[in-house]
Formats: sequence, C-alpha cells, structure tokens
Amino acid sequence: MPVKKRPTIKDVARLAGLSLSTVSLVINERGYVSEETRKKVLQVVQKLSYHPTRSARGLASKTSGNIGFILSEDHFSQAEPFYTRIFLGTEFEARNHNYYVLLTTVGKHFTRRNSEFPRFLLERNVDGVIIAGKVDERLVDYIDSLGLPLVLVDYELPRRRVSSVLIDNRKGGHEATLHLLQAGHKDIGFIGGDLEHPSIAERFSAYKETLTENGITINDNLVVVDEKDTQLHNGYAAIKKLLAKGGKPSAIFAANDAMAIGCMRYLRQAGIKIPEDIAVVGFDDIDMSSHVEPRLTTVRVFKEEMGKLAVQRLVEVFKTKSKTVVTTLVPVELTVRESSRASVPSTSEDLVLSAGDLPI
Amino acid sequence: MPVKKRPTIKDVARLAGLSLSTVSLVINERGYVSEETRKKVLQVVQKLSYHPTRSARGLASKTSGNIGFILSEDHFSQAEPFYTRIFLGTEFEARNHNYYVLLTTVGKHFTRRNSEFPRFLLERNVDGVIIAGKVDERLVDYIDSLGLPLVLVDYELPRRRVSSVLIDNRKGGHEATLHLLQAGHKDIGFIGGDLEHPSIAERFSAYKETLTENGITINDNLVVVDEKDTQLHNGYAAIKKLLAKGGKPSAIFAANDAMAIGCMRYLRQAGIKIPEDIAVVGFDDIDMSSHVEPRLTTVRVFKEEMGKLAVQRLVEVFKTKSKTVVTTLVPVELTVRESSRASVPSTSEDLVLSAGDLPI
DNA sequence: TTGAAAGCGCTAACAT
DNA sequence: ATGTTAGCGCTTTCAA
Repeated sequence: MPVKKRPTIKDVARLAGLSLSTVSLVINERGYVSEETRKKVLQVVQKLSYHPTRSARGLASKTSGNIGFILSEDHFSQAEPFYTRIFLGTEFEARNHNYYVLLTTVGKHFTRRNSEFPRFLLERNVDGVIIAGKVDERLVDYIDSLGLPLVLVDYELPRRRVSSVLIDNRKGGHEATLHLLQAGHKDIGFIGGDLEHPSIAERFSAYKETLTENGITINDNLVVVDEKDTQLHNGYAAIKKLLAKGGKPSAIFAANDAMAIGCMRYLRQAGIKIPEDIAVVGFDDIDMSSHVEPRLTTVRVFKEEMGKLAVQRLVEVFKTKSKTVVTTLVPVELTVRESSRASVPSTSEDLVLSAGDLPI
Repeated sequence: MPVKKRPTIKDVARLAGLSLSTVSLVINERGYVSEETRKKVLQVVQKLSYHPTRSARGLASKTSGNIGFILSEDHFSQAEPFYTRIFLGTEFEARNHNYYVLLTTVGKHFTRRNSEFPRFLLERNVDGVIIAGKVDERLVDYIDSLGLPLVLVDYELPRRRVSSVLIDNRKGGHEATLHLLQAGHKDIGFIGGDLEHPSIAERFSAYKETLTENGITINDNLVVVDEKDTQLHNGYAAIKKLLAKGGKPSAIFAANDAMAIGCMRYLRQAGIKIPEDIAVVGFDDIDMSSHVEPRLTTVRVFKEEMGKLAVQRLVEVFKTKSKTVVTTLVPVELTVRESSRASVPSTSEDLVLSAGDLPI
C-alpha cells in the first residue's frame, strides 16, 4: 500500500485562503478569530483530515504533550501492583487531557551524575512529572531546576514546596478502629512495621487516638510494631509474637492487607477462628483481600483515583501556571467483609468480576 | 531556583570548534568521523551535559522515539490485568532500547472516520505500533497505510502480512488436558466462550484433540462453549448449564482462569467438592488464581514476556527495515495446584508474597 | 572526513 | 481579526 504524504498546516492555509498563523490560532483555540474564518479553517482541516505533527508543535512551543511518571525500582518490583494501579490511573486521566504518560523507574540513590536522571527529563520530553512513592530527593531538586511542575503521590516532602496526593490514613485508621469498637470489641490489637513510612505511622497513631478517645487505654501487650517490613510474612510473625507475649486480642487491626493476610494465615494454623475468636481488619484493599478466606475487611484505597488526581493537579498547573502547593487527601472507604463479622451467604454480586476501581 | 538555559548542539559545535553536522554525526553514531574529533565532541558533550531535545530530533528525522500500544477498551476495563501485564512488559523492554510506550485504547468498532484513530497515529507520535488483543481490522489497515511497523500480541490476522506474538495455546491446552487424563479422569468437561478469539478456539481444539488422541470420544454433554464472553460470571453460568444438561464431569478444563474461578464458585455453592468431586484447571495464571481456595491449577502464560518480545520484534524492524512476517510462540507452563489434586498443607513458601512475573 | 545550507512543521511575537 | 516573519534544535543532503 502506498504511503500518502500527510497534509501540513501550509496546505490548510492555502486551501482556506488564510495565513499559517490564523490556522494555528484556530487549531489551538487561541486568540481572536472571526467565527467565519474559524469555520472555514475547520472545514478544510476536516476535508484534509489534517492533524498537527507532535514533534513540530513541540519544537516550536517547547511542550511535549507528555507527562513523566517516576517510580522507584523497588516499589515497582513488588508483587502487589499498588503503584501500577496508580500509574494506570494517570495513564487514563492523561488521555482525557490529551497527554501521554511516559513511565520510568529510578534506583534508590543516584551515584553518578546527570546520566542517571530519567531520559525524558534530559531530552525535554515531558511537560510535568509525577513521582510515586519515595525517591532520592536530588531527583526533586533536578526537576525543580528544570522548572517542571511536579506532583508527588503517596509521599510528601513537608519542608519543600511540592504538591502531593496522599492517602487519608488517619481517617482510614480511625474508621477501621471504630468499626471494631462498634462491633463490641474492647481488646483491639495492632500489628505493623516500618514505622518510618508516613502512611504506616499515621495508621498506627489513628488507632491509638481512636481507642483513647473512646476511653480505652492502649495495652502494649496488644501491639506489635517492630517488624522491619509490612509484607505478608511480617503479619504472620507479628501476630505470633503478640500472642506469645500474652496478648488476648478479640480483634486485630493490621497496618495493611498484606500483614492482615499473613496474620490470618497464622491464626488459621493455630486453630483460631476468624472472626469468631479474633476479628481481623486490614488497610489498602489489595486484590487478594477479596479472595482470601474469609474475605478481609479493610480500608479501601482508591489507587487509580490517586493517579487521576495527580494528573488533574498537573494539568491545572499547566493551564494556570499556578505555583500553589496543594496537598490532596484521597478519601478512603471502610469495606466490611467476613473477617470482621459473622459470615453471610454469597450474593450474586460476588459473581461478577467487578471492574474494581480500574478506570474504563 | 533559576532555570538554566540548556545547551544546544550549536554550543557543542562551537566549543568543539566543529560544525553542527559533525557533532550530529558523532551523537548519532553515523557516518565516518575521525576518532580524534569523535573524542573531542564527546568530551564537550560531557562537559556541557548536553542532551539532544526530543522534539527537534523528531521534527528533523521524522522519528518520535515512541512505540504505540493499542488495546481494545473492553480488554482494558476488565478487572484482571492480563493485558496490563503485557503492557508493562513492553514498557520495560522499550526502556532497554531507548523508547517510550504510549498507551491508548480503542472501541470495538469504528463508527465515524479518522478522528476515531489513536491520537498518536494522527500526530505521527510513534515509530511503530503494538496491538494487544482483537481490534477492528480497519485499524490495522490504517496503520499499514501510514507505513508503520506493527506487531500483534495475542491476536493474529492469518490473511495478512503482520507479525504476531502468540500464546502457545495448543501446547497449553494439550498439557492441561493431559494432566487431567494422567490423574485418571475420563469425563473431562470443557467450558468456554467467545470462540471467535483464536486463543480460546485453540485451547478448545487442543482439548478435543488430546482427548481423541487418547481414545476418548468427545461428549457434548460435557462441553459448554456458547458463552458470549470469558469472564468470571460466564464460567459460573457455563458450569451451571453443563450440569443442568446432564453432564457428569469428574474434571473441568476452563478456557481461562476467570471462567475457572467462576466455575469453582458455582461448584462450591452447589456443595460440590474441588478437587474431590470435580477437579478444575484453568488457563493464563492470573494473579487471583494462586489466591483462591483451593488454589487453581492452570497453564501459566508469561505475559510480560509477550510484551517484551513484541518490542524486540518492533525494534528489530526499526533497525533492519525488514518486512518479514514473524510469528513468535511464547511458551506456557502447566502449574499444578490444589484444584486438581489432593490438597497439601501450606508450606512456608506460601507466606512470602511472591514477586510473580512482574519485571524488575 | 568535515562543513554549509536547507529545511522538518509548527508557534509566537509583532505588525497591520 | 489576520498576516508576516523569525525561529525552535536538530538531521540531512550535498559540497568541499
């Protein structure tokens, strides 16, 4: 099949009997153009099915039409596609604004020099950047030095002027704890790890505050937060330790779903019934949580929504050039399942492989 | 922080005391340049930390440095990230070749005209295209008309000259069926849907062939393949129909894991024990499959690998301009779990949240 | 082996 | 409201 030559803006101008700039104005919906000429241009554009070439636009306007998404390598290699979900959220929202997303990962630390920075930064191939999770702060410096808008997701730099999209961990921690209190539990334990991570620390403190506010004294025997990480096996180890040191919880709030599931595994092996003997609540609502047995009560985090919000913020900055720092707290939602209540028969809803929060 | 002006190729040329074209030749590793001048240029490039601007290159060379990834909307909106995994595979491999991947989805059919085509095609923003799954063939026509290299993943157009990366469905279907036969099953049922999709059709025919080869006549009462789709609820409906029409299977081979899991849901509700009463085997090895209860025996498909191979093929075409049509068959691997054998006690391995086949 | 010159297709001052 | 004119930063003939 022969490759046809594509029309350029020149062709449109000629056919419309107008100048290049007028056509450009119409296409970019900028400046004042009479309705009549606008129509004329659009008509010719339609007729030739003209579409401006991205590179040419980019060169002339110093914009790329792309958003860079940066992820730290170790986050990406984790099994649970938490950040992957966020990425897909950005991908989708970007399309609504006529942007594409370029993905890259970076190592934990920069050892050498510029060559370590994402290529899309070096080549001026993005108009703004989203960073998911924790990365070397020098990367943030570099992005700043380029004058590129930046939004952090699930991470914050309080000392800096950077916009962030964050999980509402306090609200989630509060609701989870309250849910257990309202179910009549008094001896509510907490298992966690990696308190360095702001998200985990916030969940833990929300747990403590909620108990205190409800007149319950924190019982150290019911708390294990010295695990190094918050993976499944840490949950297993944590509950084991908790029980070994004499804790008699009637319910456990785990720092995240992975730990909650590890905890359930241990309880099951120990012949402890969930939720009859001990109720379990997690945080994140990872995919696995609705498939384990019993299904896990958890605090749902809208991962795609986080990516979407980051893009929206970025696009807002593109449009308004605003330098305002905005911290967006993404709502969470307590999702009660069998791990914290008497089991109920499956409903027909369970049969539909829910689209979850995957964007359409 | 002040935004520094970036050096251009002119700056490099001036500082190196050479012409623009010579510098360009060095940077692109093209043509003949004396070792001496090459070193000189590289030295200046290093000193200025010069990096060519993508748009400028693009405009001058008519390349974008991007690969387009097209997915049909309904594939992407599915909860199970099968194609998402393939996409991530391309994303990663693309980085190894200094390309970025632009993602887009398309509707099932094109109703209007060009405006329906992915923007990155209209704007000449990709150097090649990967299509995952089935799409309207007019899209393939259009890509052809643009002269862009194309690779299909998990789909094929036998009548056309298009390279494909395909799952080895026949081998997988054969192994799955054989596995059940070797476990002593004689009454092996098959549930499927959407036989239009080559992958599903191949699995089905592999099932039939394997039975026939082993001296077993296909029993229509044990087969339900008239479901419209291959989602979880289709599996539920299919097994229900199969049993209702009098089929007495001792094992079920489902067209994919989603259907297998739906099937298991029904069996469980009907009080039928898995694998004691009926064994179940799926296909794909989606994430959920190792977390359902009992864990699902399935044929593992290396999704990221498929994306990787597609990119490799595309890059090969970029380099060699080869017009050869290459069909790559990606190996599969039978993964036996509890849904097709007597259950075994959990091992400590189960406690580790496996990294799965997510690329690093 | 290197240099000069002509664009690639578009945007953006600046005029008018 | 529309047109003229310079580029944007690079690649690529074509000469030398």
